[in-house]
Amino acid sequence: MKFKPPDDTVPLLRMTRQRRIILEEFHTPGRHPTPDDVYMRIRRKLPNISLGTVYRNLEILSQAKLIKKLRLGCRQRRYDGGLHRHYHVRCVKCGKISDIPADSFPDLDDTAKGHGFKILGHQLEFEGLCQACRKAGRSQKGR
Amino acid sequence: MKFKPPDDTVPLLRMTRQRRIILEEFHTPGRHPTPDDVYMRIRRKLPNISLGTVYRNLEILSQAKLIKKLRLGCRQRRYDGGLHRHYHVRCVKCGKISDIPADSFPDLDDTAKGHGFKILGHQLEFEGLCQACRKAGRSQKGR
DNA sequence: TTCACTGCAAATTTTTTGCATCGAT
DNA sequence: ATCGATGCAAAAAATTTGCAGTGAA
Repeated sequence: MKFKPPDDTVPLLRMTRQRRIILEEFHTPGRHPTPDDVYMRIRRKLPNISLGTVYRNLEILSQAKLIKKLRLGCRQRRYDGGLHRHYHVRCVKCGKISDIPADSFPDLDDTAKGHGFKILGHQLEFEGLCQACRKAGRSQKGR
Repeated sequence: MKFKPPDDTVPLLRMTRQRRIILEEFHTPGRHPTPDDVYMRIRRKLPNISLGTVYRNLEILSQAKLIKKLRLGCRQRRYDGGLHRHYHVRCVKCGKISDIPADSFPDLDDTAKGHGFKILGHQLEFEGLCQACRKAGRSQKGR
């Protein structure tokens, strides 16, 4: 219910062990983990890390443009380590998220000009059915 | 942490007083209220309505395609009564959301084909600075 | 008359935060 | 030595749900 203003006075970042290991999670391409996903995975390496630390670091890393915050059709927030311009498709059945390269798309920011806003960027998410769920649907129909 | 499967066995809808008044909120164009926004506004007309009822109805109305569920960069879920194809810009400073007509954009669903998904639709949100926040920023820089 | 819908309240889920201590620089 | 970062735990925010009673068709 409250609105948290983004503070522009970002202090210097320290590369702690926790922060480094969280960031390493994003070196594997094609993943779009939730904060909880990240928490669960890094607990192997850092058994005592707290979920709050994960949340704080993901926010800081995304402000530092090292990862990208996504807020799409799914329930939880997600983060993306992909550096290249790309979009996402989410399967409406199983929730699977895949990347779609943005090469074949025109410059959407440019197309959006002229409506009173200075355009800074955009997020585009497609909804659809993945191959697996499409197959499952077909076999059900044919029963 | 759980994943709620969408149920396809939707029963008949009854147009209750509550549901009708919630739906009326979406006849005013250009609004993108959160569930709480809707709750606050309709309490004038329905002082005893519960927030749970609002949540349930917004979900049902969006499944019935009478309104559209948005999940964008902002913290809370939002719903949109706009019938025409359009996108959104959100001001990164103040959170204001405006519509952008989709006429000048190409068929994005078509462009997204060929990556293993059957594309059903998409959501596109731009981020930017609204006129008011742009002015405020300029006067600050020049201080 | 039926059964989808409601209000209520509690439960869950997701995210944020205060604080004493720790550790990167 | 400084002060940003951490772990812990509690709080806040957002959403969902069980249930007994209500009302639309």
